[in-house]
This record gives sequence, structure tokens and C-alpha cells, in this order.
Amino acid sequence: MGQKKKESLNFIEQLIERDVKEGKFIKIQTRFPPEPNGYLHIGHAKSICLNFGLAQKYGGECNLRFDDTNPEKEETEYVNSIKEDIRWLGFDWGPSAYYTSDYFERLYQFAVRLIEKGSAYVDELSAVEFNKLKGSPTEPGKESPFRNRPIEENIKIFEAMRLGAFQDGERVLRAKIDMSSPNMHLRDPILYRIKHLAHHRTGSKWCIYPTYDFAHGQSDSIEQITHSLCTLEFEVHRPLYDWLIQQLEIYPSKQTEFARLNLSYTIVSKRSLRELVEGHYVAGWDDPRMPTISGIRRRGFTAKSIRKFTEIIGVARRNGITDVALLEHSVREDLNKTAHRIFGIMDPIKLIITNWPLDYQEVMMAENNPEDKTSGTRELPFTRELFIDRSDFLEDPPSPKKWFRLGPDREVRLKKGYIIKCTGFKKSENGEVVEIYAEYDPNTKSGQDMSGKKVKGTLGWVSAPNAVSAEIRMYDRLFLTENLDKIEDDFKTHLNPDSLTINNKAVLEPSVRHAQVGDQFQFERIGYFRVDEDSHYGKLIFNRTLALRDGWNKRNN
RNA sequence: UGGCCUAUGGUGUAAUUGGCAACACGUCUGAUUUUGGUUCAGAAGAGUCUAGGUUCGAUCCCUAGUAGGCCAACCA
Repeated sequence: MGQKKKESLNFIEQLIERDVKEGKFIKIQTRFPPEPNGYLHIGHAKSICLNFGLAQKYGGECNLRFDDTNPEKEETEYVNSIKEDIRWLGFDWGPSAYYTSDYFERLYQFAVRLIEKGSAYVDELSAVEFNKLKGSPTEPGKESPFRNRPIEENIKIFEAMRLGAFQDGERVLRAKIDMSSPNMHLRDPILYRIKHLAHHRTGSKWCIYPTYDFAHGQSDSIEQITHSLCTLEFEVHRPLYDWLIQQLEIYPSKQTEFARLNLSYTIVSKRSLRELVEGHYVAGWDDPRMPTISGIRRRGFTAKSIRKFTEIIGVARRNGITDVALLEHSVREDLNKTAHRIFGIMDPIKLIITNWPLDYQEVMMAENNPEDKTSGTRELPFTRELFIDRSDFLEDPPSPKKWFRLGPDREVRLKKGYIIKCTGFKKSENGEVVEIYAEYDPNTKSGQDMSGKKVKGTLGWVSAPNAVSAEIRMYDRLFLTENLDKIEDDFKTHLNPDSLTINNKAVLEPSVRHAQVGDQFQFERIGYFRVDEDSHYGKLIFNRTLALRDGWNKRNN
């Protein structure tokens, strides 16, 4: 049927389609190259969806490659969490993951080839001298006195480096390019450094390790990556990326940069996230307030909504800051269609239906999700004593046009139950309302209401004798500042002190008794919640994923 | 005394590659609603950073300027 408006392509898709048209390759090959030194976050999700998504869209493949060239920081723990997160996001990297460390021998041979061409040399400057000669962006550098060592000697020393003849830092292998280049990365960049450290995969086999610049592009080339996508800050590396491939005469992978994701009220820097974890500002990498994939998963954001989000924000070369509202919208959109509804009362107050028989219980039926007719129904016991939310009653409410809820002599519907009229309330000696009294209208039963009565307000409720209590962890944004990129001081001073409040008085309808870890619900009129893994026998713990949009609160704040 | 990149409503992206700026989110109305949710209808909001130039015509091409970002780790 009617073709929708022609979809517009982002600049990378345009590039790919142009390349396809020109017949540059058989099929596209992308890769997602995380360094296994931390947990993946929402920013990585953008890259994952981009790389895997492009491969899917154009019938190519996307490799998962662990960029593990620095044994100082990398650990197997991270390899596993990264795999889990990518799988959860819904992507598949085929039969096996790749590791830059698997290429160490080939990379070493590449280095030898470069030396043989006279395009690399062993330097023995101290770090201080090295930096002095490097110059600055506005001042050209100077050549090292070791720059013109004979090729044979370079090869011998490089071999000796591999064999462990030197201590860390005593020698480095450098590319011989141009010490006066305005691009700092072309001023004889370091290709290999000595680190007498065990590597998480190669153990103690190596004591020299390639740097990013000498590992990444070469690994791309080995895997015949057609489109090597990375973030903007690697732009200045591209001339070096190309230079090395050209010198080595290997497969010409092409690097294309795009803007990384910045989110309002959110910090997405591995270093800062680590600081939050190690300083115990949060409970761990998977704390539901963290923007890590594991954190937002635990919080209750769905993989589908993350994918949708990355689609919505697109990809470009402009650096900006994305409003978290876009993310939250994607999450609500998905959850609205999938989450079963239940009644939950965050701040219970007793409501007594005075004209209801003392021990009588009636079972009401409610659909699990009005947005999904196949979702089935559940039973709700209705009794004389109920709980409603304290915020749904006002002793002296504004006009009925402004306030739809309960107040003296006001009528509301108890959703899926009856219309009730407030007949009174009881206060404790310190003036707090402790009980509300009402009468129900037997002609107004949900689904068979013949009364013709119209009420504006509809309240959630829970049968008091059947109520299930639970711990509700109310999460809010971790930071109070919108743009954390712009701050001058310590980012931790911008933490929201109320990012987590724990509610232990909440009561839920009895149907949740069977809820399992990972189950997600919409507490009607409140928000989306997910059963946390900290739950245990006899105690349900819920994380608030997000509050529902609230037009009323907005108007009245 | 530098080099590279970027600049479109509040935010993120579009604009058939030169034909008087579109979509999503957000905001605001109104309708519907047994969730102040959802859904539906509608509105406001940019004349495309500035100044020149090329052109019949510029968001798009050129020049200069301005603003922002990135670059001097034996990190990635």
C-alpha cells in the first residue's frame, strides 16, 4: 500500500550507499570495538546500534572486537559484562568475538615491516625529553637524536624489547613521519611500548604492547572492516590511520567519525562512572541510577526502547546534548504497550466503606493491559476496608473543576469497583487524617453501572486485608545539572541527594504476590516499576523505572 | 602563535544534493477516557551563527569573521 514518505538517510548511510553504488566492496563490514576496562553505557548503546544496525540494514556483518592492547586496565570481568549487554540489546556477533590480542604476533610483524621500510625506529628518550621534543599544537616538534638509527640496529633492539631486555619505558618504537606536522599525532607517534605486565588473555607472553594507533586500524584491516566508525575525538587520528595502512599496504579500511552521545542530567564518561562506583556514590555498576546498560536494564528500561531511542536521535557530526526526555519517551512508549497494570498505593490511608457488609468480599475483574487485548485479566478483591493514597484525599479541596479526587461529600470511582461518596474522616490528635469514611453506590459496579452517574475522578485502591507490602525504590535523576559538560567544578557536587528514596509503607494489590524478578508493571496513575533482583522470599522489591507523564502535576507546580 | 571539525525552533535530526524549512521529543489548547496515563485534533515556536560573494534563486557552493568542539597519555 501507499509508500510512506521516503526515509532520509544519515550521513553514514549516504556514504555506504554511495560506496555500494561505486562497487567498492561486496558487502559491508563494521565492528564494535570496546576496550574491556569498564561497563558499557548508553553512549556505547548508540555505537552498538549504529554498527550492528548498519550491518543488518545493508546485509553485512558486524564484528565484536575487544580492543585489549593495554594490560594495565583490562579484565575478563568486563569482557563478560560487555557480551551480556550486547546480547541483551538484541545483537549477535556471530560464532565468536575477536580480540586485538589475537593479532599481537601479526602486529609485531607489521612493526618489523615498517622498520624495514625505514618508517619506524626505536627511541630511547626519557618521557620528559620525549615530551619536550614533541612541541605543542602551536610549536613544531624536534627530531629525536635516535631517529636515524640504522635499520638493522632498529630491528635488533626491537627484538630485544620483545625479549624483555629493557625495563618499562626504556625504549619505544615510533613511526617516522613528521615532527613538524601541525597534527600532533603525526609527530612520530609511539607504536609500541614496554609493559612487563600480564595480559588477561596472553598472560606473560608479551612485554611489549602496541598502542591504540598501531592496533586499531591494523585490526580493522585484518578483519577487512569496510566502515570503521568511531567518535569525533578520533578525527585527528585519521591521517595516521590512513598513513599506517598505506605504509603496510594492507586492506584499506576507512574511518568515519560521528558525534558521541551526550545526555542531559547524565554523565557518560567511563572514568566518572568508575569514580561513582568506587567512591560508593552508587551501589555498583548496575545501580539503577547509572547510565550503564546494566544499570538501565535493572532500572527497567527495555532493550527495544533503547534501540528506538538511538533511532530517534540519529547520527551526525555535530556535538550537542540530547534531552533525556527523548529517552524517557521511548521507554514509556514501549512500557505502555507491554507492562501489566496493577494498583499500588505509595502512601496508604485507610478508606472504610461504611455501608459495605463487615466480612463480605467481592471479586472484581480487571484487564491486565487495556492497550493489549490479549493480555488477560486479573482478580481484585473488594472489601469494606481499603487503602487509597493519601494524596488522593483533601480535607478542604479546591473546586471540583480543579480537583477530581476525594474530599468531604465528593464522589469518585474506585477503578474496577464502585463509585463512592466521602461521608467523613477521622483525624489523630496531631491533626493528621487517619481514616476516611465513604458509602458506595451498589448501582455503579464497574462494567454494569446503570446509574448514569458521571464522576471525574478515578482512584486506585487496594483491599486492606489482602494488601501485599513491598519495598519501593524510587529513583530519580542522578544529577541536578542539565549540562554536565559545561561545569567547572567536581561533577560529584552536582549529584542529586534525592536520587534514591526508599518507600517501605507501600501496599500493592494481591495479584503481585507471584511476581518474579524482572517483571515490569505499571502502577496505575503512578509509573512503571520493575521487580529488582534484591527481592527475596517474602519480600518484593520494586525499582521505579519512570513516573507516568503527569499533566496535572505540571499544571500545578 | 597553529591544525582539524561543527553551526537549522527549547532538544535531537531532515530538506529529493541550488527551488522560499520538515519530522520526533518537549511546551500549550481542546476532545475522548473507569489511569489528570494512552489516544485523537489543533496551536505556538527557527527564516537556517554574522557579513559579503556566485546565482534568476542559497540551509545547501565560495570567502572572511564569530561561536562551540577536538588535538601536546608509553590511554582508548
